[in-house]
Amino acid sequence: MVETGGGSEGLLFLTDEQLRKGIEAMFFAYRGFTADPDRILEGMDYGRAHHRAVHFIGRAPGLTVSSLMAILGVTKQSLNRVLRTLVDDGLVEARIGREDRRERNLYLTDKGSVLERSLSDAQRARMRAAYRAAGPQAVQGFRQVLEAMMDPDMRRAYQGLKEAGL
Amino acid sequence: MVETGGGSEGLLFLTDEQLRKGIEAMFFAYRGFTADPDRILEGMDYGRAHHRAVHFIGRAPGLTVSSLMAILGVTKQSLNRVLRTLVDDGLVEARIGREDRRERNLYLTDKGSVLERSLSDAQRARMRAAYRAAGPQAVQGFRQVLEAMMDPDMRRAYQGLKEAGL
DNA sequence: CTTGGAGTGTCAACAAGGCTGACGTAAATT
DNA sequence: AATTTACGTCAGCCTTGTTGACACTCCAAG
Repeated sequence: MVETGGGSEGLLFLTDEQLRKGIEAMFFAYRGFTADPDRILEGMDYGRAHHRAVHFIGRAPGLTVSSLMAILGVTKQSLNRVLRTLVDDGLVEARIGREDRRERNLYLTDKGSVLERSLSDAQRARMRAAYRAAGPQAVQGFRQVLEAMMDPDMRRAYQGLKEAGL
Repeated sequence: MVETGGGSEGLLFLTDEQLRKGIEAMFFAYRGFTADPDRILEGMDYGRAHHRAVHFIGRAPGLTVSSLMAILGVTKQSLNRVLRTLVDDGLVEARIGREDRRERNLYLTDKGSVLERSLSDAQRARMRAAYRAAGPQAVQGFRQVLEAMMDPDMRRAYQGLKEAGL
């Protein structure tokens, strides 16, 4: 039984140094994570904000503006600016809600799906390479830690997307 | 022997759906990751950019402006705006290099260390909670996947920080 | 039926933090 | 002596976030 200093139960992985490495890993990895879509978007009139909107609309077709606001964690005005350009450019369609006609249900048009695809393909390719390099065991751990790191609200959104479809 | 569709060797974890979950996990987790320092910084005149600078200066005291530029992946002008306020406010000291007097070596002052500490403590607390919840095995996987996700340049910077102290 | 409130769109103004381009200066290198 | 490197800085621009205010539609409750 190997015990280590620090007054705890051998939790080597909880040293400040380990935690700091984790923090830096998040920082550098997130840069890689967004790099490919950013490259695709530069030159087009769009940015990362458009990517996020397109991603979640593609993911949960028919979701409402306020749901999307909550998921993205931005204000109505900020989201609306992005959404307007996407609608004007014919990438996103905002249909009046059938049950509650105040709501707008958001859908990708064919053109929007094409963009979503290309962004998604690039991002998945990197993710796939990372997963493949690290192996299934590591991937499971990766997901566990990330999930534990989320704010409760975001965790619900995350899990909600995986189950329901909203 | 269970084989799955897609022509590969049972790599369930590489389905598009799995990859997509990974993408969303990164997105939501990164929000949590930055949430606590952001809260501390709001109200002060500082933002996330200042946090990053202070973090890496605290991490590798004496590093040069151009090293920091490379690590953060921003331009000289952008970094300088942040750095100037930190120096003016007495959080960071920029000493003329001893060997090459063109260089500026960056250090945290006592005041700067205090801020660094409080930001770091908040962020580590969340990381620690996530690590603890997920367990050592998961943490190892987490780090493996993140490292594999980085751009090669960033991976070098990441590993360089862990060894040398750059 | 009227009224309150929710969901949405929009205008204006502003701030943080990226970017490019250009120029200056000091110090090292050739 | 000339060039290159490291850094600072001015000016201007873009994206994407923020508040505040106001209008409109429409559901729901009194």
